[in-house]
Amino acid sequence: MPRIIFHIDVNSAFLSWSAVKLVQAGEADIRLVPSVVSGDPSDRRSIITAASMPAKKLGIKTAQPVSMALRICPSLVIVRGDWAWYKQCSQGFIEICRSYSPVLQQFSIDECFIDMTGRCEPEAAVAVAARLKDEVRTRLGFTVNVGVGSNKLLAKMASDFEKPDKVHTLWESEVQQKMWPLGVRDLLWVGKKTEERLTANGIRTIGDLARLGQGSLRQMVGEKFALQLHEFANGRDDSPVHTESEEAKSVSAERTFPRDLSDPRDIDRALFNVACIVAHRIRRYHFRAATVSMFIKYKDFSVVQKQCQLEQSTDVTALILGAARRLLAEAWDGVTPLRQVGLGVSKLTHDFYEQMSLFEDPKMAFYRDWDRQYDEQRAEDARTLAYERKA
DNA sequence: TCTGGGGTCCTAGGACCC
DNA sequence: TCTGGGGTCCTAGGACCC
Repeated sequence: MPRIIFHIDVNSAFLSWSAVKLVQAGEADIRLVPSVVSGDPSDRRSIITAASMPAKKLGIKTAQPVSMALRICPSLVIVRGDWAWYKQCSQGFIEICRSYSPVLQQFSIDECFIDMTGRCEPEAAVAVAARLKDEVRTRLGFTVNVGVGSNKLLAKMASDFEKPDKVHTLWESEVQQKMWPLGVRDLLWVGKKTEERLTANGIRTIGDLARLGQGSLRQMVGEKFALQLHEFANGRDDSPVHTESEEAKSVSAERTFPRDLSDPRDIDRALFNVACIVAHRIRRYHFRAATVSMFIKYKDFSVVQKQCQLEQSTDVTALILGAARRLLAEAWDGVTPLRQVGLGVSKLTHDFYEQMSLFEDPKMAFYRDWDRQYDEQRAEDARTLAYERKA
């Protein structure tokens, strides 16, 4: 039986979702004017998280600095992101998709795959996809693109064709006509660097890539990636729609300063803050971590990362922070200004076996108590926020 | 114009063990 | 005294995704 996969992608997700909220409050629809979602616009380091179609037509793009977008369009409407609302919108969208097929893989907050194999005939797939798209628009007030194909890659590529509020197909029989003329950069997993490497070798379109022998491709991008690219360029992908959500393998947090900082006290304060966030997050999901990594970014964007193994897995803020401080001392001269500091943990387990030492540090009880109070405060903050929203 | 924040996977070299 | 080959783990860095 031929597979039928849908990829559903919310058009300019964060911007659409903010627009829905404003429209519900009786305000103008920001989707109809040049507008963006961003962080604090007064912070010169803020970048754009999502842009409306009219903004995109002016050349404003995601990940662009807000200051640059304002220069392009001084009347640009800027709204702040609202994560709690976005999560609500995402859930509503996923629920509708799931009602079409329970074989659903959430790919990100605003994208998912569903496996429609056996749930509709290939001839009916476009009509079913259009119904799904219209149902989301009618019930939730925002638009999506649906890509229909015989595997996940083709469905994802198809959903990226003309936007918004469209259904496109990309069956295997259409690969040559619809996919091969596209530039290599349009292929999934081909980013800036890979594009540069390929075009330097005269490979410009996905078709060029598909016809290329694997031997020469291997020399350009390495063995594993060459194999993958060759399959993708030919429209082949047999990966299943994963219904199980995978557990996180790492958790990290980072802070970019409004201006570069070189005072060790400032850097340590930031490290403390991100350690609190990371440790809190792993405790919430009942993880412990065996590896701690610390990274710093200089003003030229170069990054230095250091990691170390802990003697024992932990979720205690003070122990994670302690390791990060040692790594920072090794990595940083204490003088050169830093743009950003970050902290991550990995080698996560749910293994709560704990080796009780007869000589356990008496400070441990204090550390745990501190963490417990921190977690309670965070939970309280969340409840207050939820209450204020309802009011 | 001057570039956020949170993830995943791959590669390559070195250490260490058998 | 000098030599091998394989496996695993760790580290650092890079590329990509949304």
